Amino acid sequence: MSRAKKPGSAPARDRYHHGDLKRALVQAALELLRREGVSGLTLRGVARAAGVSSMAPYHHFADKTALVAAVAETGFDRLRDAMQGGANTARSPAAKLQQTGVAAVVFAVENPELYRVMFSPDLADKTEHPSLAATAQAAFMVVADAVSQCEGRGATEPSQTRTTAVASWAMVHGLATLLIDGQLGEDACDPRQAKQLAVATTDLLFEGLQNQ
Amino acid sequence: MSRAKKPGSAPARDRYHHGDLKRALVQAALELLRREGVSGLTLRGVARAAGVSSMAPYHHFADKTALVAAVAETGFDRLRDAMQGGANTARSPAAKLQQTGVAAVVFAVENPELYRVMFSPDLADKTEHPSLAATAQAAFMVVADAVSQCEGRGATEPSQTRTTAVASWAMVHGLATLLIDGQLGEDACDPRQAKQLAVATTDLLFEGLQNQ
DNA sequence: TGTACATCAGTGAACGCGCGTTCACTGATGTAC
DNA sequence: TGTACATCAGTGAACGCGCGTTCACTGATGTAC
Repeated sequence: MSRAKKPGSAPARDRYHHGDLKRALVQAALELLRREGVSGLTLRGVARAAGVSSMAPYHHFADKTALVAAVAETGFDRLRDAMQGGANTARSPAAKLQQTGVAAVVFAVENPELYRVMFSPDLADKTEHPSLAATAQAAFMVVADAVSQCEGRGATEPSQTRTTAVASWAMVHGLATLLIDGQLGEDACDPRQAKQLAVATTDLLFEGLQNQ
Repeated sequence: MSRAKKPGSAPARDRYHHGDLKRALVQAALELLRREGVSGLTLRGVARAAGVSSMAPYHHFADKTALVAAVAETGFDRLRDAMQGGANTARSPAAKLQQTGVAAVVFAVENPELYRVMFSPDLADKTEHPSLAATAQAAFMVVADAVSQCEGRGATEPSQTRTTAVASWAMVHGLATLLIDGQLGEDACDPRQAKQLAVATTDLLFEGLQNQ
């Protein structure tokens, strides 16, 4: 890169060489996605939104799917941050686990279109997108870590920890997708209500875990 | 209708008037969906598969979304049957609830594309498709009924029952979508493995409920 | 039983659209000498 | 410091595709008389 020789040089957008088009494209895609939804997320649309020709993205992404994968990866980064942030507000291990899940649900209802892209079947084959797979795994690990802290000093088997993590993740992800797909009514998508529902439902699982 | 005057008359497909094209279109759509996936489910493709002109479906469905909604509705019908079938294999109320959930997960991994259409965001606005909404609700009620049988004679509040039903449904739906979207690895989609995983994860929730 | 006619359920050509992608190109940049 | 040149990062026109949908139509069917 090393594009700008002087710190005060003209903004990149005025130049023929953009300087950081790859990042700019992902940003434009995120905004477009929020505004137009998944079906509006097209290569041409993203290029248009970034103020660049339809062909410019091909210098940074092999094809449309590669761009979408980059968008999804940003989403998993943000989800991990959100969950980590949720975990940090809690004291006890059990509360940490619950707050991790609640944060994920809130993230989903606040970014429904992004959340859908993150779990899009088009990206299901993770061997095609190793970087995306790693980032998604890192997000899941926030849950897994919270679970293992809960099970703490008890000499539980590793496979049991994994199952508990999957169960926790499944409930949270299931609630998130039911909410954003309108299966629990339109009102439920309000972040406040969604949060309450997330607390109520995860209580059943997480208190159950404590009593185990 | 009353198409065939004689029981032994020629098959409908040879006639100008099909006789039962609406049903035939939904069947063709289900097969096409299974074969080509969600992106292959097009109006023209369905008409082609049913051996009829592109315009014929418009005599039975207002537009493409209406046909997709009919497909989704069939899916919810089958899901309800599958869950009911699962419930019937069990004796205790708790086992009934668990088997209901396990059956849903198995249904999803066996019909991933259909499952995706059923929960497609394009159909999220349920006020547009009241019949679909009712059928989806009927499927959910299998879970809700199983939950209320579990809570049985205990004088639990109705709102608690609703929360438990949502939590159960969320975990099962979450596990199903994680599986079919490849978030738990490709192998996990094998029905046998998926079933085991469904049993293991729901154990955590449903045993928790019993001990409540 | 025949017949006129309204209605139903199909056809087939065509339209406009936006898509992902190809192709050949050109302007800008960095570097070796 | 200048300059030649390879390379990088953009342009813009065009292609072919399949889509959902419109339009005007026609064949088949059911019914009233």
